[in-house]
Amino acid sequence: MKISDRKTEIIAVAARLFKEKGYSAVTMRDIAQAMDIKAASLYNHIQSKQEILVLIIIEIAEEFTLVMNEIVSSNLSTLKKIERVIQLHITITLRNSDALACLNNDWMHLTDDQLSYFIKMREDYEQNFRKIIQEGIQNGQLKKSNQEVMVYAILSSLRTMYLWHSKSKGLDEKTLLKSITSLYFKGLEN
Amino acid sequence: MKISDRKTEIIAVAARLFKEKGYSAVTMRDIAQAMDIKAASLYNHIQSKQEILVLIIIEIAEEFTLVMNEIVSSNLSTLKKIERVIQLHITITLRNSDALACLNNDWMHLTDDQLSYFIKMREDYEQNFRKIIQEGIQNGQLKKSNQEVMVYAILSSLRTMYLWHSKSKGLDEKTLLKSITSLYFKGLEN
DNA sequence: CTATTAAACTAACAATTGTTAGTTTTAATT
DNA sequence: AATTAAAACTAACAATTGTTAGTTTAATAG
Repeated sequence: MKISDRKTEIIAVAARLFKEKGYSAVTMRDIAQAMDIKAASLYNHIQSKQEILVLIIIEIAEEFTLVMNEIVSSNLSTLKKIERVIQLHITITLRNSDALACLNNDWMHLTDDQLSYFIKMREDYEQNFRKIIQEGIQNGQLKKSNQEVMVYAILSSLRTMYLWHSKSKGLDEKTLLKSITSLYFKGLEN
Repeated sequence: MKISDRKTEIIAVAARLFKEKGYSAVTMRDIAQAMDIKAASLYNHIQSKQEILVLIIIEIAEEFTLVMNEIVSSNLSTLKKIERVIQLHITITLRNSDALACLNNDWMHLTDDQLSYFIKMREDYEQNFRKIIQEGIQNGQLKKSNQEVMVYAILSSLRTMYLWHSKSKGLDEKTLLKSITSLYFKGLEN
């Protein structure tokens, strides 16, 4: 079932507004005004405010899940796997930072099935990343430092890239990947 | 002017709720219920919902500003300065993670003077951290990698520590500091 | 005991919320 | 030109929002 152009437009506009003020602070009238129509007209295209949130978040969450599964079950080296995870975050951040911001800040406003579905995906994602780090420590490719700190310090940094990637100019996809991998792998110190 | 115990309590309860659902999604009735009183009773202690937000955010923002200024104008080595910044984030995260979450997610719901005051502090804070990194690159203590990536990758990771520090057990203040500094300074790679 | 103050209460307000019903306009197809 | 379908509109709804006014209870001080 193809999603109509107008619906896609609504989702994009909503994501942008949600990024700025958060899901709860954005009203249907806000979204409508940003599209130069009345709030009631939105309901010709979408079922509810909730549906917009779901469509924004779940699609991206599923993409993360899919690619992460591929990376984990590949036979790349640990460092290459981590580089692929970084690449994944960069790609999605550059393509759809609004939706990513929404996923990060508003996932708790999902309800029922969708909420537990999302939480499950997020837990699996973290568990997969933990597995990569763990393997790396065991096979000697990574330092024997605190595993959880490695996992979360890096993940939280990747997850909030949407907050700053556009602030510094001249940061194309390749430069970003090189700089970040260098930082995580070799650190700041000279 | 001393803040009454009851007012402090309201602020603490509100911060916890704001952390869970965000400022906009939490109602005065939610806060009241969490304190086993009625919403109207809150107004014996606070002036408005906005005031609660301001009190939560500004105090912490000022503390960050204050300590960061001390660090920048000290004559410590670059690495020691960075370690102090990490220490600062750890201290505040452990002491008041609710307020920190609120600062991170709900600062945009500040208004007028307070909003610009906050933004100014945040910009100064980033500029100060940037200065530390810059110095370090110039005096050879840090690698000559992309400065902005260093600044924001580390800052964003420190800022979201409240999301995970409690998840992994046995992470006391000292272990946390050692693990994080090791990760940022020397990286993952063995 | 009395007076005073702090802090709770009930009841209600005006504004805003997501959403629906019914209608008109616009665009596309026959 | 007539018909149909898509997408906008107006008007309104019930619920919820932050907040106020006025009142009662609980605690404290003289």
